[in-house]
Amino acid sequence: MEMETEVSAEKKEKVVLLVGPPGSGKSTFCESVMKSSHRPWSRICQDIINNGKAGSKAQCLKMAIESLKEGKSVFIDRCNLDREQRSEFIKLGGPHVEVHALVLELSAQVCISRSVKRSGHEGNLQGGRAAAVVNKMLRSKELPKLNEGFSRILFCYNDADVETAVKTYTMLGPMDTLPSGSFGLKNPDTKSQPGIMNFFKKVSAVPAASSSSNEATTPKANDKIEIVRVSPAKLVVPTLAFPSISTADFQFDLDKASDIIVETAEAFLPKLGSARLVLVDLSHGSKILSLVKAKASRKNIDSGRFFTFVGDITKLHSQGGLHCNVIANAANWRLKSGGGGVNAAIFKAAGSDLEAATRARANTLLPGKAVVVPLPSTCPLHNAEGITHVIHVLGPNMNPNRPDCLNNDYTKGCKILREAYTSLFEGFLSTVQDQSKLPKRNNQATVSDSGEEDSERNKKYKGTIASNIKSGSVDDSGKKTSKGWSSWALALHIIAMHPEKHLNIVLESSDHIVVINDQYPKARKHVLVLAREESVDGLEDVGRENIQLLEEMQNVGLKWVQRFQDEDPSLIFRLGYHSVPSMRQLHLHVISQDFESDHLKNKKHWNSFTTSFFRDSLDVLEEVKSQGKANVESEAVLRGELRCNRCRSAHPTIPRLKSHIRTCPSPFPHHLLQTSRLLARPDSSN
DNA sequence: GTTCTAGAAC
DNA sequence: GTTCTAGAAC
Repeated sequence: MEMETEVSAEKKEKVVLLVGPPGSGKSTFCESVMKSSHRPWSRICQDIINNGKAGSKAQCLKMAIESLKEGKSVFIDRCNLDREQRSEFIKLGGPHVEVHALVLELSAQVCISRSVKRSGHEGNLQGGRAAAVVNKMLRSKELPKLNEGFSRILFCYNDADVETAVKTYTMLGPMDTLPSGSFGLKNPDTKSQPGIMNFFKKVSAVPAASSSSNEATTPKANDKIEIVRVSPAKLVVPTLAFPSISTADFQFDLDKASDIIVETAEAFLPKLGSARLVLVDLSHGSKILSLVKAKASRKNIDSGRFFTFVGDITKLHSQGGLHCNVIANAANWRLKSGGGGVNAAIFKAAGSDLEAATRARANTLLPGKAVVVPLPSTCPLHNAEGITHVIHVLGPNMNPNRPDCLNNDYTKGCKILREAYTSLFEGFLSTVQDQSKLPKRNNQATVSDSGEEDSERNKKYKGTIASNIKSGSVDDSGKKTSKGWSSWALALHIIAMHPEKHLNIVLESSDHIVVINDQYPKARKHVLVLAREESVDGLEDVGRENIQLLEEMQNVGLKWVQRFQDEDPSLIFRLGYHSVPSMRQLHLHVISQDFESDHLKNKKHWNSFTTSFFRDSLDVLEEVKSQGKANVESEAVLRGELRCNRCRSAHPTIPRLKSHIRTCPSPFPHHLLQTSRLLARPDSSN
């Protein structure tokens, strides 16, 4: 049992964030190092990333990810002066990537004069403006701290310091590492730099920084509540972390189990693209980890794609720095929490979201089987650790005190354990495919390329063209062309037609409806009830013949509201349809009224849920019953101003609106309250 | 429907 | 310099 790190101890890429205002020498530093370093470096400079022009943070991130994939270390050459700006780059860190900060604390005077010279040269900014920029940036400066996630921070205050730092990084060969920790920090309480005020009096009339520079530097203000937001799953290599199945409480033989783990993993890796499998155990001395590690290396399995890791499976990102998007649970047959070990830990960390989501998929599990449970984006495990799915697995039991004991029958036991890992990896594979497929898979509705399924659809599809023309062809938005629907607009249709092919995202289904989580929820809870009727694509296609369907959709929607409110009675919901849906297949939105979501990004999003464009399910039903069709609002209202859904006040931008609605104390408008279109629990504060 | 990005606004 | 939106591409 060796004590080396469990992640194969090979070379680690570095991400070095340069931290300093314009003119502090960031680019010069990078260039000096890259001139003679033996390590492959990529300098990612926001000022020129866009074909020589300035670009965005997102572009820098993207390029950093690409460079890391190519095995290069990267310099992030942008100001990175506050914690927020740095945070997303820190998330690039992981088992194979270390993140450092190099802080260039040169005097403001030096920075400004260099900056003035440079911008003068380019003829853009005159001196006063460059100075103002530097000043503004220094005002909100927050020095980096180790607890942001850096493994190493180095401070430089003058040219000599910089020179030493250049040497340090130049000498850093591809296989070398630098000691972790914070180095060279001179003056932990960083009041504004001496000299900056005086200098400013000379340079420009920009008002000097108020002396309340403390907000950036008192650690407590910044450290106490930080929600770790994990970068979108797409940026992360799909990774499954799984515990050893059956070897703890179920007392399965370790040697046999490790053989099975290594063999099934080896068989699956080729199917998984670049995705990774990680066997996790809580303790350092774990026998199963060392067995698996030894056997995997004997078989020459790629240790970048299959490796072992010591840590708490519910805290792999926050504590272990390992990005995983899927974790496996060593479940019990009832799929209930409790029992200690991994099962208890995962249920505890995921909260009631996991129980509800599990319940929606299955009530029990047989030995050898696995069930994939998508985690809602509001689940703590999803938010804090980036876990999008939990896969419950049940293995064979050799413990006489537990149900279904196999009495040492290892012929059966091995077969079941093999089956368990196979089901687990297959479940993981389905999440990987689903991620890459949903947005882009083009399930052609254009030409008959094969099979009767298509020709069948073509008939219907001609029908829709006819009705489009009849209704005046209101379709410049790009979702419907004269040829048909764009591929992206078909996703719901495909799921509604074949829910059995999308088991990992379907929450519930019947002959007439399918329920899924909105892939980009616009509120804390946001599910869609899809109609399975082939030719009903939106409200405009609804008629008296669909009344039963609309009623079932309404009832199913209500049931999910109940379920969500059982978990959190403060949630308030509305049920309704978009007047003109963007995606094919009639779908009812069940959406909580907090609109607390990073996916709510623009005016159209907001207005589509909070104006008359959103047609309450009950109103639609009444209209169809009384007049045979539903009224729809014009898309023009989507371009209207941004108004609070409670007090109706107007706001200039989405971010300002969002910060208003977080705290707006007004009750909801009368028409919603009176007609009970708004679904709130009696005790919730409305 | 989302993503990406140029350019306006600050 | 950053933030934010609108519009094109998918």
